[in-house]
Amino acid sequence: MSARREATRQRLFQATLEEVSAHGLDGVTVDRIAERAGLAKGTVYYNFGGKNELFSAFLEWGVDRFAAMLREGAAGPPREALSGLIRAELQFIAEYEDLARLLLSESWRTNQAWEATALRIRRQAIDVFTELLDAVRAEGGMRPGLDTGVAGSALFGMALTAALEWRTLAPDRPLEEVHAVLMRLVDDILRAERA
Amino acid sequence: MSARREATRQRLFQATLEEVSAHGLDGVTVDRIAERAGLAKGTVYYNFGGKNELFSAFLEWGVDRFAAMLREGAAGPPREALSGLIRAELQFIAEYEDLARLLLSESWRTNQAWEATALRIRRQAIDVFTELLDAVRAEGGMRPGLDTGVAGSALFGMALTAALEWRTLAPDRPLEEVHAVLMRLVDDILRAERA
Amino acid sequence: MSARREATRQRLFQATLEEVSAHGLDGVTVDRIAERAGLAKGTVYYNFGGKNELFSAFLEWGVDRFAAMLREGAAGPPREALSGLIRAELQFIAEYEDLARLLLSESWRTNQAWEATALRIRRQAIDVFTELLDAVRAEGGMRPGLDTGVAGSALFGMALTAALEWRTLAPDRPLEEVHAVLMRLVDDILRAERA
Amino acid sequence: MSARREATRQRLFQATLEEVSAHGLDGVTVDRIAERAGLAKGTVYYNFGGKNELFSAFLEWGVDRFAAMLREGAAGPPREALSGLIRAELQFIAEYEDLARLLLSESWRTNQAWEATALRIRRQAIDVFTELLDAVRAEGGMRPGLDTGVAGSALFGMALTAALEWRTLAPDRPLEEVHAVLMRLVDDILRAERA
DNA sequence: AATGAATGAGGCTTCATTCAT
DNA sequence: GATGAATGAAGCCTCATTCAT
Repeated sequence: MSARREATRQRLFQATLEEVSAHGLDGVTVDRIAERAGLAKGTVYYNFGGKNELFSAFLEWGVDRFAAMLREGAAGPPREALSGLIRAELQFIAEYEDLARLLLSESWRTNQAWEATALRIRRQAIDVFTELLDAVRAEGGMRPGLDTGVAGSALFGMALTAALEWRTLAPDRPLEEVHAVLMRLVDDILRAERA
Repeated sequence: MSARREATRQRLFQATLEEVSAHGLDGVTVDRIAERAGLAKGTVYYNFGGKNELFSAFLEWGVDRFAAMLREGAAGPPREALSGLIRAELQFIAEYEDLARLLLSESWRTNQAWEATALRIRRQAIDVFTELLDAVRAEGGMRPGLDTGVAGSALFGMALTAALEWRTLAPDRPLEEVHAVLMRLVDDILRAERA
Repeated sequence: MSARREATRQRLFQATLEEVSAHGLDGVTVDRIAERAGLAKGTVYYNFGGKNELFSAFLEWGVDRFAAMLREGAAGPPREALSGLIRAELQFIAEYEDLARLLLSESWRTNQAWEATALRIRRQAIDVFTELLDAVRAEGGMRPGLDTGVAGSALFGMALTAALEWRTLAPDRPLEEVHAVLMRLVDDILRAERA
Repeated sequence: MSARREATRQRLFQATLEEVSAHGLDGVTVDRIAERAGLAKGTVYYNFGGKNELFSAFLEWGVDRFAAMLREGAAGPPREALSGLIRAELQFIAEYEDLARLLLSESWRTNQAWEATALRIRRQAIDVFTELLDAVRAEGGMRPGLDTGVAGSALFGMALTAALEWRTLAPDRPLEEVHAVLMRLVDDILRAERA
């Protein structure tokens, strides 16, 4: 992969992101992406082979950003890590709202073309929650028998849905307020489990 | 509205559901819907005026099914109502998986055309959770200061995400197992709040 | 099939013929055909489903013209029928030179898409020769052992190749002169076989 | 012309032949030819200047093979030469069926681009027949007045069409059987002319 | 109330060609 | 001599919509 080619791919990813944000998923056309990237339409086909392949690669690119942000947030001992993780999830959704909506919307659709990518989105995100819950259990802070797989997806979805509601209904509200509500619920759970 | 016309509309809704399930959202064309319904394409336009209008009406039709199922499940005193509500959410997703994916996927997209419907989906579902939490608070089972709006969407998303993961990764697992995990978390919260 | 639809198909066939004649096979585009027919591009797709299907149907339409002309010419007792048949072949090639070149060129290409049609072209034409040779044999005018299948295709190809050379190199030469040369060869064969 | 360059050209001819055989004329793209030849696409342009030029040179290359095979077969006194010539024609078509179909199909199309080449194909082949018929006449074995130009193209087309039918319908049949049928017709003509 | 033939804007894709390296 | 990334004109095809019947 030549450096020139790699630069071209990055420009196309960025242009795709901007198009999705500006015109929504339905407004994404190869024509517009190429134009925004300042490239010829054929270049998309030369580099990715087709619209689906471009989109699939773009989603992976987006997932990697998402996953990197989550991993960065989830540092420290379990309880702090959970707090940081949820804050990172809220931050990502606030900063990259369009990308987030796209990733999450696609991750639940039934779509053969991007199935692998969709699965990857969920795994990247949910597994971090599950692993933290396992760490809590390993520390002895949890009654036996909890299915941390289900609980991990539950906590992920909890923050996700609250975040999207926040962006839709009260985007001016400070992130920390939403974070506080979610952490109160999480702390409730941790406390009850420890008891 | 004549009975004949109403019957035609029902056939189109059913055909739309089947098309969405069979070919995904991208595979939904007026042609295919009409063919599956055994009607001419013009009939769709005669009855709905356009594809967006058909789709919007169809989504409402789906939301009403969803909302009816949730309301039916959320009966009894708050804790039992929460349990029933979550079970109903799991049941709906299990029984009408394709419709559920569609509703939820659309409800988070940014799409001018069906915005009102999307909002309605969330309100129908999330408000039931919020109202139940308010009822718990009114009974004195909750420490002060919880934003039940955020918490309601959190609980809704918790069950939702766990349900979709369940259908995707382990569809043969009994519903009650997933329900038990979720209720353990909910009970943890209720207990910690009461304490 | 409504009368309107049938009329549309005829217009498209005629336009295709004119396009092939005017711009060659490579100049045939759906756009141009539709424009020449005075129809919208989509109409081609509504009526035929695609370019290949249109072309395949068009070739059949052309073959039917060719076959009708050959059958009409091949009347009377065997020797006169052979003469009439060869004259008809020359006439068709002279009158519909572009269509003839197309039919014959395509009939020998290896092309999956129109294979059935290509076979049909050859059968329609060659079988008439073979049947006439069989009739000669039945009349006792032939020594035993001739494979009339091979001989039929040989006579067909004899007239065909001579005709195309005629059109290419000496289009002003009267048809009857070419016909006379070919009939001299055919008569040579018939005489030698009778002897 | 350096040896390296000549080797490159040969590889491109061979790759073109393989592509035509494998994917048909419509499947021939510069991309695929270059890939099959193990060369970069730009190399085609460096060596030939364009696709048409490559193709034209390729056809000449093919014609030369065809002509060499025919000339080699047409040896000896006229009647034996005719027999050898027809056998050589059958052999070429049997051995290089795809190339033969391509050459013949193209030779009858109306195509400005390769017109010179197409003409050359026919001349190379048909003239050998015409010259042999002239030789027969010179030996006194022919009644006066036969147009050996038309008759030559007739004999060429006779063998050609029979050969392609043979390859299509009964490829397992021995070449000599087809050759025998054709020679019976040719001998019929020679005998009748001598008589 | 329903039909279905026709439409045409809009999208995706192919591929011969160019050119800087 | 050869390369391969980039180009963009040109084609094919889809599909929501219209309208005469």
